[in-house]
Amino acid sequence: MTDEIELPAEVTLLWGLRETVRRGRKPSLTIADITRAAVEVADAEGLAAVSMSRVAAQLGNATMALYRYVKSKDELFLLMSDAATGGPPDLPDDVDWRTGLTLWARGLLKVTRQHPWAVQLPISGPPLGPNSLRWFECALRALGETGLGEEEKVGVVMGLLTFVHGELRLSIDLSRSYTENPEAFGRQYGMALARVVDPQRFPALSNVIAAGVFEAEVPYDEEVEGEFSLGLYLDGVAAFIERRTTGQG
Amino acid sequence: MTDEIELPAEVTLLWGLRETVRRGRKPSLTIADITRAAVEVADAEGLAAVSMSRVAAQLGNATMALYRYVKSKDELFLLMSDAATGGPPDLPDDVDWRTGLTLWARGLLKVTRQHPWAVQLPISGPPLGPNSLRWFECALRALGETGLGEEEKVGVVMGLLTFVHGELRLSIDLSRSYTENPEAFGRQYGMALARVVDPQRFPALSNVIAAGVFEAEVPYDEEVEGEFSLGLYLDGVAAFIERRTTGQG
DNA sequence: CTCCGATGCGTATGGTCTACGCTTTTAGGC
DNA sequence: GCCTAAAAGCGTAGACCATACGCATCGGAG
Repeated sequence: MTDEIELPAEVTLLWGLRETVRRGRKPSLTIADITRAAVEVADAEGLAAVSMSRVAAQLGNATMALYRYVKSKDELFLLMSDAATGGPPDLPDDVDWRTGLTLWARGLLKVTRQHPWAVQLPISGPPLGPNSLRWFECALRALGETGLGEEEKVGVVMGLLTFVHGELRLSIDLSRSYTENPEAFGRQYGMALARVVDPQRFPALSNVIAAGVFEAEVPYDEEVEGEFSLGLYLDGVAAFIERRTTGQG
Repeated sequence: MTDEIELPAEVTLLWGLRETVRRGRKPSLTIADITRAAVEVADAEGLAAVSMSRVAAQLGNATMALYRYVKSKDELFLLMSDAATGGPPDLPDDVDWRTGLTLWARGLLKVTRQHPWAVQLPISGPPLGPNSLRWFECALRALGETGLGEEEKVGVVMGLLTFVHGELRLSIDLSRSYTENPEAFGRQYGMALARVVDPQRFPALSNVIAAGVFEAEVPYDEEVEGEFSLGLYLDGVAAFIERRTTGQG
């Protein structure tokens, strides 16, 4: 007996470990096909357009055919979530941790922005897919020579991931509402705020508005977005590594 | 003529500025009623249970009655989103910025964790609701005496908000999957990882697993969750303020 | 008291996920 | 080479959902 405990359903799905059988009709689809089709639909028409029938149509099959490959729509979402980021970049082996993590974060931001729906997926549970884990591996490797303990590395990477997730959530929201209605953004946002924000009750916010922070001529720049706070976080990491390696830990 | 440009629909909704009329039948509901009912349903049965008919039933009304108050379900989501956080805590006036922002972040984490569905709301666009803006005001105020410029303050607060959003997204996912199936978590996650992670392809990750990081006996602690990375970020902010005020900016 | 206009809401339409069972196809065993 | 079990393909149907439309009902303004 192989004495292997049963793997969670998500894992067997994401890693293609569902038992492949011999007898019976040959499958005409693969999980990869279905995932790709779903991603295409989401890219082209948004997450709301991803219905089982729409994805099936994309593949030229009937709706119910998909359920032979995927137990529920949630499983499809899980697959999409791992597919959205693809694999991590190849960092040079001798890259210093800060450059490595900067490239990592920028890279993850960039690829995810190409599939903005990924942020809206209703996923629960820790990352288990092959791509997620490759990203994780990549970041851990960048911290390889810092002298941090394993748990500390995980903490740093989780923090960075946290940051990227939050940044995506906020910036994708903004960019969507910007691309949906460019004129109504920026200036008009500032004006709406100004109309609604009572200087008595919101003195600090009023100062900000008065300083024209929300009326920037440059409306939205993905490249720059988040660089500032990313830098702050990495400064904190640097200080931590310093503290940790000068023995004051 | 009052020369007032028209406010965006979201603003009039969130701030209760929809024109109140005189003639005709009296409304039996208020937007606040509807929002409260929706929040109750979401708290009790999850976001998926929030349907127009379910919310109407909660109020003892028919489904279509809600549409006299709210143009679409998305508008209801918008209201829920602003309601989820409530107002910010009252920070002492003389609190130093770091204590203030720490309390702020912890507070925002705490209240949002009491309405975990808030993270899943499909919202796009910048925050405009009264509660969101009060939180923003609160954080800006904590940075009042740091000597930072208005734009820099906004940057710092946005970064912190980014961090909180990301933290919520990750930790709520974890806690949900934990509470759904406590036994399957922690140890089993580690074991599943170990089974699937090839040491050849995932050396760094394998090290982490081997070090037992994922088998912690303490399975999940909301209070502590995120403190580590929050500290790192605030260290970065501290360094920035230092740099900025010692004139090296 | 009358009447305009807003609210309450029943009905209907077109969409969703997915359980079930039937038909078609295929590979293994004989 | 045939038979059969097992799997894929998928049509149908049930239970929801958001919401457009139209009508009855109610209440303040005149």
